[in-house]
Amino acid sequence: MSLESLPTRYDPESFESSWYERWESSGAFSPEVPSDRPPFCIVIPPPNVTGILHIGHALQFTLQDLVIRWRRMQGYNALWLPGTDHAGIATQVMVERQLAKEGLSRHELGRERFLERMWQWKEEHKDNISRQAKALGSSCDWTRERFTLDEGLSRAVRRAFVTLYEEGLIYQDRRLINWCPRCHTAISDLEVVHHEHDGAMWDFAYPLEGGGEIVVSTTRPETMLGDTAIAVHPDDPRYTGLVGGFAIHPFLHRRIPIIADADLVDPELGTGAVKVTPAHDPNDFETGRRHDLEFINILDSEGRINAEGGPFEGMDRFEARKAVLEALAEKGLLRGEKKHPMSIGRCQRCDTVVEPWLSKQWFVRMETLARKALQVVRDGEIKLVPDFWIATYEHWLENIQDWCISRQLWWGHRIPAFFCPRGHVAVSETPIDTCPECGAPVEQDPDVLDTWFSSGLWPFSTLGWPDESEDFRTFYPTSLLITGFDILFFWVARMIMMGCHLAGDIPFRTVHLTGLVRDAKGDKMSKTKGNTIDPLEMVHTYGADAVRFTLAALASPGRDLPLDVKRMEGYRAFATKVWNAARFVQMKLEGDEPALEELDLRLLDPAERWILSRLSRTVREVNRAWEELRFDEACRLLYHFVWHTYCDWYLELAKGVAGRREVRAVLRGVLLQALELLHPVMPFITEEIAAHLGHDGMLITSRYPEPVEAWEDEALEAGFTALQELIGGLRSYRAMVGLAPRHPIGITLVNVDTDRAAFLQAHAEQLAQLAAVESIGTGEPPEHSVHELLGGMEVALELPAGSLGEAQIDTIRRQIDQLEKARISTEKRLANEAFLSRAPAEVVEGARRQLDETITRLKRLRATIEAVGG
RNA sequence: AGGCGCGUAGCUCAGUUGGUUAGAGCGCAUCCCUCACACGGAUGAGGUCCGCGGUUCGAGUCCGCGCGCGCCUACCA
Repeated sequence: MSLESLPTRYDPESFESSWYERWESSGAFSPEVPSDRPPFCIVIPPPNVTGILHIGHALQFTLQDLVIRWRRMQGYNALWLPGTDHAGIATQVMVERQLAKEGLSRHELGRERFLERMWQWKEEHKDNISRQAKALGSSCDWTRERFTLDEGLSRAVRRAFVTLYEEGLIYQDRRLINWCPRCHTAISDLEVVHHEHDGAMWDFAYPLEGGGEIVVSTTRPETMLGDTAIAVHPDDPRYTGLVGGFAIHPFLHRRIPIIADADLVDPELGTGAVKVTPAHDPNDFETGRRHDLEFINILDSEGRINAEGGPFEGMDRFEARKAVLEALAEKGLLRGEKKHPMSIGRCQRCDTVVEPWLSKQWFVRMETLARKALQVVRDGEIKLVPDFWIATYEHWLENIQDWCISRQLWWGHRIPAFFCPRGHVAVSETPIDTCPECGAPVEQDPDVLDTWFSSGLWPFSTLGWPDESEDFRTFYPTSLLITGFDILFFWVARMIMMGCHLAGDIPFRTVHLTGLVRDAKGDKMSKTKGNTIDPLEMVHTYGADAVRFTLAALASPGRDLPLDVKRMEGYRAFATKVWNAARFVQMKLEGDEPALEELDLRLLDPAERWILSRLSRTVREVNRAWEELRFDEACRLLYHFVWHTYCDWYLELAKGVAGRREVRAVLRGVLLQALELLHPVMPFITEEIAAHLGHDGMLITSRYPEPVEAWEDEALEAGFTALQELIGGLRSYRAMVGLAPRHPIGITLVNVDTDRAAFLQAHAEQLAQLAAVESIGTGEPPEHSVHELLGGMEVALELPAGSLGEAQIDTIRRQIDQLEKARISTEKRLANEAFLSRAPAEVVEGARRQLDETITRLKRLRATIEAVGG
């Protein structure tokens, strides 16, 4: 067997894309349907179809790919289903901006032509995301790629809407909604972002009909144009005579009733009298309903004062605020102004201040949906990871409001509701022309649905629902969802509600909520701050494997990820390390190495059996870590095994004996398993190396390693730990006394357990190689030797006399101080009657042993100073 | 205002059911270009585990209070 040798330099760009093509064209990304193998399915959180990949996506893609590759290698019938979202407002805003540059508005263009532009834009950008996903190595099944506006998914949306409508869970109502005057659409409560803001509160007086005045406070003076009542507390003695009377509007001259309302008014606050604007404030809206007040809408869709505002008509709402205050002052009605910190709601998409606005919209009734969604999480049917999110999830669902789902946009799923001139409403999955009730011609509702409505169906609509498709039967409920905690309500909760209600089962069994990727200083990344990190640039500079490993290693549960490119450099160094180790192994191979399973353990030397034992334990722990979604831990384990166990120790131990066939087989076999273990995180480099080592088939379809109990040998590992500690101790000792690393030294093991001593003596060659030990004896130590406790063993070292300088003696003295402290604390513990009687026997025994060791060690250190010091 | 999370080495973070001399990576210092690797090797320095109190033979770990930071939810005119 002659294999092409690995290039000297690790150059990820030279092989990454070709591996991706090989995987994809081999069909490895597609599951078998039907299949006898257990299913494992992840649906991707669909990115904006015209968006570009940011580092947060890179994190989620990495973790999803990692789990999918691992499960696929474990033999699951794995499907990672990719796709994109039409992202209603966000995308429409982009195209509208583009139009604005041409001096056009969507209204000038008309709905049909505007939508053509939208689709054109979508076509131009739709490959961005998939291209970037591929660069990261994402093993999605592209043959199943979906887009929320595809025919199939649109059908699912219509079915969902009609079903919910027929069940009375979707209804139309005229009420206060959040209106964005810039986007010209209603938005849901979740799409309003609240920020603290230095506002002000003004007091002004309403003249009373029979003379006198009543003073009210407000943070929004312009809304007084829509006031239709003044409310006081029924028990407030200051106002008892006034209830039932009227005030006169100073600008509009209408009579305003004074009412008593215990729910709205807190007599302790301000003057205890409140202006009521039912059409522009949620609390006042409720009050208006309770008291059957007039609802006067004073704003148009642009946020300007309409004809109801009399002299203020045509003014923008903020202009009107100033003008109203000035006019009040002019009339001598303004009574005061004070600072008032308040939170103000803005549109998530465009940052415009949102207006509570009266309009007719479609809503989803949340009560029953939420109850079920709560239950499946409480019962553990759906697991949230980390589980502290359960409390947040519950709190939100318990206080949930009905969801406004209609949007006055064009880019999206048109609401399948039809109106006839007589006021009948018909809802239908297929287009209709005439009213089913009266036969009159109908018009379809011009509005579209909230994007999250279709996203809420994603886990089943992508699998073919409402059809009982093979994919749906095979993969629903899906296995795992990995997404950011920031869309727990927007998306996760809604999928759970919709899935349970419409698809007949939970949408996924486990939800892993990732943290936010931040910059090296822990600041949030943002384009305006200019601290964003472009994942593709990272892939280009460090290689996709290093990027993936970094993100996975940083992904501690429930924490944000402070991303420092230093970290990425470190993991590229790790990739280079793997590469170089492989080059070394490859150089030693002769082509006749049997697989690990074919080796007779009894014919192997301890070093080989040791690395196999370490490997098996690592395999066990890595599998457990993946199982628990502890990506950080798995990465740590892999890093440590490959670098600090395999490279630092095993390769060094094997160097002298690598000519032997068994040793070569172990060198190769362990490396191959390490590559398999690493493959889910570092798919490219592992494939490249494995191919050069003559691995049979691609890693992507190989079997993921499983622990081999027969390889595990605790006693042997203890022996190696002793050997390592002896070598480390000797090196450390040399450094301390200033003895050159290669200066030969003789050692004698004093009072060391016979088996252990024999084991160490059997490794004389390795001791010579790694610690320049020229002789290793047992029994009586030679005269003038220095005694040390290395690896828990008493070792006599033959050192040149007088080799300790002041600095070295200082070091020893510091160690003595430290040990003295330990000795005193242990003695104290052992003198404590309560400790002896209550602590478990093995703990007490451990303390005794420790004390003995400490005392011996102290003795040796002092002897050392005597023997070789000064 | 309520809820949640965090506070461990210079930096970023681990730390399993409480077990006693608290770990990793990076950074730093000293030495070494030893025939896989200087994106490397060897060795080392560095911590009152935010503070106070409690439970316990024993607390980074459990409980209470406080301080600081972050996030989420909320219609305080």
